[in-house]
Amino acid sequence: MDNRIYIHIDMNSYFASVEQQANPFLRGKAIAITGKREDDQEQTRSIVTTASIEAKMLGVKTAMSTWEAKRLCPSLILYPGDPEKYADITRRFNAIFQEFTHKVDEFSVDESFLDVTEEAGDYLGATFIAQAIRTRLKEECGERITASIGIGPNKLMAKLIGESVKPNGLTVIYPHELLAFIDTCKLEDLCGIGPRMSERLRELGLFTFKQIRECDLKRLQKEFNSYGTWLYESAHGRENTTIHSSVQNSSFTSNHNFQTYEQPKSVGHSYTLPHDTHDPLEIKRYLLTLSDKVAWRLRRDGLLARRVKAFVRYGDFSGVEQQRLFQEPTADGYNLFQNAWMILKRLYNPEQAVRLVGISVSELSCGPGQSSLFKKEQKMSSVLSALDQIQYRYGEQGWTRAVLLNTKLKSRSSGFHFDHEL
DNA sequence: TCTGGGGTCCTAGGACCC
DNA sequence: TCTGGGGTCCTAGGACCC
Repeated sequence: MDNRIYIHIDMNSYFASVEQQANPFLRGKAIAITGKREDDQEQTRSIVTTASIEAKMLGVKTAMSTWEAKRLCPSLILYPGDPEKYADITRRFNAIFQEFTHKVDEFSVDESFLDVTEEAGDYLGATFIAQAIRTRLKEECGERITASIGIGPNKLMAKLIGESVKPNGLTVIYPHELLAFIDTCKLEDLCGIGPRMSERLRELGLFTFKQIRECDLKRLQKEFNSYGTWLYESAHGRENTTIHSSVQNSSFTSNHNFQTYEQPKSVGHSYTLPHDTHDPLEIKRYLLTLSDKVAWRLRRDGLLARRVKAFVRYGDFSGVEQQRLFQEPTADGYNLFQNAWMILKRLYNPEQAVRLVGISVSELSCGPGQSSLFKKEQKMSSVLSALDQIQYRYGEQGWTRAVLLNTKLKSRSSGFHFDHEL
């Protein structure tokens, strides 16, 4: 555990760089990758997921609304993202990392941690590895896809170090330099301190890591519970999670540690409507589409869900949500939909215009199959697996429920009285 | 026609039981 | 008749991440 060496690799303007690599027309231009919205070609109700370096120089930032980004930079090219393409390239660069160490932890689609303690021997060796990774990335993925790399004694610090030199930097901080380095960082630079927390810290008169180090640990614990301990340790540059396997995913979360997990804990989809609506039928139609998407992912990954949560967000951005348990775990989209709608129709206020609809399932278990004891369910299960085959072959547009094709058609042809019964 | 979509985990308060 | 307190489970909401 002691004296380990970690490399954090963060791809620069990842989605934008991928598109610029693929399309020479986009190179050197201010572009912003947005959420993919088939029904909204103008991307009006979207945000910037990634800005190219050129766009960043003009002030375009991640999470800015496309509306605001366009206002700031009228020549900005809005480009709908392609998550599957990015995931594919992510797989490629993680395969490159595996050439250097088997202890690779995919933190997100564009960030990974590598434990190179054994392979590198010391920090100089780790620097050589980082440079070699750079070269391999360029060979495999093209010269426009670049990374910021930080090298330090644990994952949290490696990330902080890497982020200090964006874009496209390579920085090593030796253990004896660590505290001096930390003291050059702002509190909100640390992964785990967001806007709310930095505000609370400021209110307590804590503006720097040095002040947190000098603060009484008991006081921090009293104020923040276990988060206080985490703050104190972080301010000392300490964090002690490890990377075990060759295929690890981690998340840095508010339990103040890197947690590893093999299987998702929840699967959900939500959708911002092209226009706010008061029409329950419209809400139901989106809810059914989302339910089918969630169910498809469950079946694809061999999972069943025992809990479903449905939620809406209103035009004023307030929202409501509620969850319920199933008697039997399920991966059936219509079953998910029925339960989600049962929640929503009781929960949401029809007086308020709805902006977003969402569904999420949790308490996942490995399935499916054993729970389908009844003939009716077995029949439905074979229908679903036939539909899944279509979807595997033709993608998401492979099949659609009749009820979603044509409003006039639906109540008669569907046989389940979509617009009346529920 | 301002503010996406995918996640993780923690916490506080209510219900319920002994 | 009056009404404690501890433990556990559930759940809505919030904070954080990319």
